[in-house]
Amino acid sequence: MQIDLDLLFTWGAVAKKYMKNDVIFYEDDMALFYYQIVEGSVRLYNSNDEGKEFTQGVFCNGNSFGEPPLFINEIYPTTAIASQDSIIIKLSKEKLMKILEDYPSIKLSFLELMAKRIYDKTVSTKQIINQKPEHRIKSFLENYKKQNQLCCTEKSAIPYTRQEIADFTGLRVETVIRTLSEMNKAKKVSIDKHKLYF
Amino acid sequence: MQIDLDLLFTWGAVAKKYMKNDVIFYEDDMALFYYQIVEGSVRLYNSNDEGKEFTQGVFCNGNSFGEPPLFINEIYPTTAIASQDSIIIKLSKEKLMKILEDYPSIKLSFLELMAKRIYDKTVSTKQIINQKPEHRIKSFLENYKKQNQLCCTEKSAIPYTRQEIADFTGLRVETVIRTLSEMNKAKKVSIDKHKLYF
DNA sequence: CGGTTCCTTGAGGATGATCAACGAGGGTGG
DNA sequence: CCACCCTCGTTGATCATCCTCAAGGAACCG
Repeated sequence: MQIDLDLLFTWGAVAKKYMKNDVIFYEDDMALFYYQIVEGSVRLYNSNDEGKEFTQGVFCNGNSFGEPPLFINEIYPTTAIASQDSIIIKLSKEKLMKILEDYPSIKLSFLELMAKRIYDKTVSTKQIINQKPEHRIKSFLENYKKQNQLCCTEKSAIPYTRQEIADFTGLRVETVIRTLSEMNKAKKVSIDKHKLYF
Repeated sequence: MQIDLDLLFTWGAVAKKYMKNDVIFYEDDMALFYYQIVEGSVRLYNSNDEGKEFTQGVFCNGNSFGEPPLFINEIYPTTAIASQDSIIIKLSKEKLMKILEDYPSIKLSFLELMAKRIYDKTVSTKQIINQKPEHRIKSFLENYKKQNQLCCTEKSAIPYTRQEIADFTGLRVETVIRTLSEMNKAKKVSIDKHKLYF
């Protein structure tokens, strides 16, 4: 959870509904608003010349997203789309800055949040760079469970398609599928009726 | 430049000398200190099982490094070594936090710094993932010039060995060399007596 | 059912990694 | 000044791996 909703509304924030696949901002847009998810989820991604996508992050209930460029007056390095129907609160950059000035504890939370994001990015870069597909996929799955605070000892269903896993790991669908089959044989994951469990 | 030196010393910071290749902290160490470079430079990197290294960042004069884990009570995701003989200021985490409380403007600078780092990491992940060697190297070179505020229209010497470029880009030395030769032929870089200009 | 999305498999090819060997340059000490 | 060493750069051959392309099957939903 980020900023208190009442506080946000007091400062003039508005909630907006986005349908699945609606774009919230485009890569290279100037960052002008603070966004916080009330309901639903948002995916930040890049796509390269050949249309291949790479998912930089997924955010849901209560999370804010796309804040870093706000603080440094930059354009967005990724595109944000709603990955489900979502309700998202929008507040202008100027007002967010005023809130931060008025509430030092919020400023500190943001600092911690940014620190956490850097930490996570450092770790995930470490995993992705120069590692084998199985390693990348395993990191992705572990990370998913950690983020959702699921018990690590018990298997749970992974709510992502093979293509989505490919976009997260920078691999191709077929590679993900083949790697997952091997991991299944080696009992590192289980697959039941094409559904993936880890 | 980060925190004022006088202020740091007032709060009990100490300056320490590190020789080239001295380790400042190891991956998985608990983060207990704030580090700020007075002179020299520091490289943060990971190495995988086969000893291949990936450089996550290089910091020099006046920069601080390794802060994110401090704010979230985490272990270091990278190892830090002095890439030249360096003088580095060290301050305990607790005292840093006190400084942040006392000086809201410093807290804000940190927030901006963290935001900048995330932004840079997002951009560099975008470049590295699923891109051709030439693309990765070009991004690295452009990034180097930008960071050092060098004129982008004029060629300047790149102070990195082929191996260092490989560690930054996650490629192998030989691949870097072959790609650079091609880029040289295509006049995208110039090479004179093995020295690289961009 | 019919359509859509997702999953799966196989064959073939491109590309970066690996291994091995050698060349170039720069610094040091005799 | 030269011989040596050490680091860095370079090249070629071969290999492993992931990507690409093409095709078809399974699951789900109206």
